[in-house]
Amino acid sequence: MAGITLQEVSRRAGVSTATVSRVLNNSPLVHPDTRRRVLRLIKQLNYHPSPTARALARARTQTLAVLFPGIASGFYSEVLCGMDDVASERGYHLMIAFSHGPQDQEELFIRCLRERRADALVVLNLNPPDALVRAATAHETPVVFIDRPARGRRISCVQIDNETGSVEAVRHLAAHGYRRIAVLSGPTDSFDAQQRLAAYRQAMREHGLPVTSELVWQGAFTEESGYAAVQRWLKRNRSLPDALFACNDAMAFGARQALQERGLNLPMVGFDDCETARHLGLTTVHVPMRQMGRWAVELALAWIEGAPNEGVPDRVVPTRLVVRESCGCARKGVKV
Amino acid sequence: MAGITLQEVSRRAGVSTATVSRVLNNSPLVHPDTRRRVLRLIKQLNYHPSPTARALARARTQTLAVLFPGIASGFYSEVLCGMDDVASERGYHLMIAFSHGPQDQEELFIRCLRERRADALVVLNLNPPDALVRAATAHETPVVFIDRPARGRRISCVQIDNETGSVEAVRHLAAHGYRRIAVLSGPTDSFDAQQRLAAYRQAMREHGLPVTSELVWQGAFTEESGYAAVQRWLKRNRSLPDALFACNDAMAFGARQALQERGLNLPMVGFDDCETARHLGLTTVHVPMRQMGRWAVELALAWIEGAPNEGVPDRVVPTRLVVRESCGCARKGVKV
DNA sequence: CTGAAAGCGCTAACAC
DNA sequence: GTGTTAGCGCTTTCAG
Repeated sequence: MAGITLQEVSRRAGVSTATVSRVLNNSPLVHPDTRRRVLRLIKQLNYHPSPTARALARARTQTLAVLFPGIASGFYSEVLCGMDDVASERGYHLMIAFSHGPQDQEELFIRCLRERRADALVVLNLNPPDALVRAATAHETPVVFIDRPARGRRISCVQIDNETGSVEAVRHLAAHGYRRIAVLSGPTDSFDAQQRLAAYRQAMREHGLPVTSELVWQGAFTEESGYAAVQRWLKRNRSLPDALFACNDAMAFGARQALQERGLNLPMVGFDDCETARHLGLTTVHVPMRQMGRWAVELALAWIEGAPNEGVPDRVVPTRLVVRESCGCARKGVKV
Repeated sequence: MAGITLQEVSRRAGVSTATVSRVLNNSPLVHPDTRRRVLRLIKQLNYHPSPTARALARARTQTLAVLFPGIASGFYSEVLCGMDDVASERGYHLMIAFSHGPQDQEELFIRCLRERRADALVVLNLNPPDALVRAATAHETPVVFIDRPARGRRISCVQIDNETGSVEAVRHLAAHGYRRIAVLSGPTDSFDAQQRLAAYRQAMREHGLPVTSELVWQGAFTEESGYAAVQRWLKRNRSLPDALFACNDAMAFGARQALQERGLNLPMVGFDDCETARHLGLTTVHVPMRQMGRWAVELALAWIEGAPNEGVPDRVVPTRLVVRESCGCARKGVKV
């Protein structure tokens, strides 16, 4: 079972290695009879070309590298599944790497580009400084960013339609008659967080609702930060706002927990629609994560296989509100 | 920035490629002065060896392949993180593949073994027929199974201590005074499911509690199956059992949902301790998933780098009960 | 300690 | 259509 090679096949078939290679690569420059003969032998010997040798000879690994922030989350596994959907279908393999801390992230990024172990790089939710993004342009390897705008030679991105989702969320709460709608925002260096906050502001304005600074709670996309934000508020104010728009589900869970511990309740809507959201009945903005993964890989492949100078357009995945109980609706599925 | 090679370095350094290679590989057979000179040049030229070329020459890819069932789940991302912990530390890369359907799984498995794209294979939660496992032995590539017993030449596994966790779960419920404790079992072809069920039976016996056949509900480790099991029961019986041991969290969620929809409630404990369990306050058996990932990779590396004929012992990750509200305890954290 | 040379297994000009 | 011949970039005997 150990290592039958192309050369071996060619010898036994009485043809040159070039011919076998041609057969392998479906070159039209092979006589049907020859092809048949070679193919038979290949099957008979159970020969399979060595990916490693191919990679060296073709300077193509048929591999995509995916960079993750170092945290486990169901979110990422969804995205990953989406990536695999199209990668496997197109004959590509997925290599993954987690960044261990923010400085490691930079090194990892550079290393992936230089090693050429992968034909393209998909960067998820990391936020490399702009300088780094520019540095990428110097390399051959195309890069696709998820959750971060970026554009350039061999660079594109897939982003979330943060605006539509946020606007829908606020509209929904407003339709309930809530007027003092607080927002639990994300870290200021996150593009998603920025966009969601901006959309919240605009939506509030459009509904003629006031946005005082005390209604804007700073969070960090973590459960703890949501918990802490509510605690801070409760320490300073007696009355809760009418409702809460949490810029992601994790923070909504934290906020919910903090409220619950004091027997309080607050209509709220989240963002992401992670698995737990469904279980907890959290009304939230659905983000099609699988789709993000799929598109990211499609963009990457477009760069790899596309005509050298053809640009690859960015993509924006749609969002939509999923109404559950947490927003003050009486029952699951009630649409306002 | 494009492609400076070892040869280039050797030319500029005025030494042979062999010497540069020796320096790269920390061979002691290099004169300190030579080494210094070469190293300086390497740094200066920003040279980095090509992993692809190395792989071909050394017949080692420094890559581990991980096979997943085709479903996204927070569970897997935890395991993956654990794998990455040790893989990255030891200079290995992770390549992942999802099986799309059970037949694809077999093909994928074989392909991974034959392609030698990875130095070892970690198989998670798939259940390849025994014949396939034996087939693996024919290949050079070591295989580590997670959640499935297996042993042989270049084969080992990491499993869950299903017994301890299950016994603790039942004991806990029994300590509450519950006597009719039902079990929501997993699919019969799952080793974990078998062991958890067996442990339940034994624990019940030891507590002098009856296990009538009606107390054993068949499930499939899915939320839906948990939901369905409760529905079946409610259709046939008027009174609920005293408590429920669900052989995994997902089924517990399904069961909970079905009960909740009729305004019912049932003390229950699950198994896995997934993220949602914490949010829902589900008492459950904790499985250290990250640890499983770490150990799996350690075993794989042991096979790869270990002495050729040294066996690699299997591993069993410990489990422990995490008490939350769902088991009828008054408050979070109350230990019985 | 160092170098020459033969691969690793496949691809791709280039000639016939 | 097919074979010849260089590589791809690195490792590794084998001499010296």
